[in-house]
Amino acid sequence: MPRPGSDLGADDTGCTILHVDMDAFYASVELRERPELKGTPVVIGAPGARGVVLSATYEARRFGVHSAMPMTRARRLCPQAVIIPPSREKYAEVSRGVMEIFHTFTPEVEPIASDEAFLDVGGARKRLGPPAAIAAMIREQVVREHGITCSVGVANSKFVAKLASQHCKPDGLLVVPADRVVDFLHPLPVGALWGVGERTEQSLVRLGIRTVGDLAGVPVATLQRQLGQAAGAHLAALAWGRDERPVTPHAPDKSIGAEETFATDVGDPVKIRRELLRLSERVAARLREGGHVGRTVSVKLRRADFSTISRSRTLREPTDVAQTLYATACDLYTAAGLGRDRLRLVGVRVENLSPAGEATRQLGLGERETGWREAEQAMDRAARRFGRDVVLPASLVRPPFDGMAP
DNA sequence: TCTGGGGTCCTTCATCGA
DNA sequence: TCTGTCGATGAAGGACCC
Repeated sequence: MPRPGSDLGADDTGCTILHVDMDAFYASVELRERPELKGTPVVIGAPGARGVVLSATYEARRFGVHSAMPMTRARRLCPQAVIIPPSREKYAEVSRGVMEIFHTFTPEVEPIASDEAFLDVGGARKRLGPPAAIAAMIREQVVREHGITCSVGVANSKFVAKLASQHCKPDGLLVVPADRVVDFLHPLPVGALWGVGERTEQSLVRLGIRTVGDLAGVPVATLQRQLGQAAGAHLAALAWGRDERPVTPHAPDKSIGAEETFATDVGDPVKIRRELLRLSERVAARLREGGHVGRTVSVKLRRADFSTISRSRTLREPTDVAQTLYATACDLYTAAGLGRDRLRLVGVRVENLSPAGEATRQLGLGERETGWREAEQAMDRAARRFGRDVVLPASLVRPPFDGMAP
């Protein structure tokens, strides 16, 4: 098997899919500004009580710290780590720059997160050379222009390219030749497969399936019985390296939502409704910004014990109006019958999206336009000009001092 | 130990109309 | 007219990803 960093000579015939993944992305961006922290454990995450780790340097990972871990635990595992609160705007800016680099190599770029993307470089061969050479150029350009490293997997399918980039991290490049895919896959633990999380891995291990090779030897019907029709068939195909999914540059949004965890659990329905309003405003603004309207409104309510319920309703007309989202979200919250149950998180999401331009607004007989959309569009304009939160619903305005009604 | 926020996709169950 | 079936759709929940 080719070794990371030493495989430029490997046979990349037919391997037109690249998976590019930034190494410890948020942490690397922060370290550009604080080079004195290079080589030390650094953790990116909200320092408050209820945060999780968003990114950690490889030095911090050596202590067992990893992303999505509660910050309290990360601090216990690595008390000497420097904690840096996240600056999402900064990361988004670097992400845009990196994606622009990808687009100079091929238009076939499918971003899957702010720090990773699939590229199909099949059409760039004549102009730029073989895929492995293109991967090397991308890595070099990202370091030169942004001062951060990335790892690239090169293969004949998306999921093998992704596994390859994980395999050669950090700062590596790995080509998996088409005729070596099975050799590469079968020794890997089954949890390495995309789509096998903690739960699925547990149920596979109960069946004695520990590696991808074990998985490949199990009849599809058995996997489908255990994991469901779709997941069973999908994993059986992946175990033999079969993955026909193309790189799709312009996948339309399917839903837009916002959620918030309270600093401390909240049981007061008035406060919960106020949060639903804030979230509805945020979601509606994003719908309008993206030119979407949506028909299905759902709320997510997580109790103090972490049990989560969701309720949804499909409207007669799609909307991008916060007041409509808010009214629906409140109805759903009330209908859930939680009374004064303490909640740690509430969320509002809109699904069934369609382009705003295609939506037809049908007024019922005798119904009059409420004018909320126009009011909210005016709020959008004010926000663009003077900043967010310059215009707010009265109930979201903080009182000037304690005890004063808003 | 104590679990963010933004998403996608899948499964199961209920309902409704043909 | 009644009953059973089937597909579409909606709702709820769960697993997973970064």
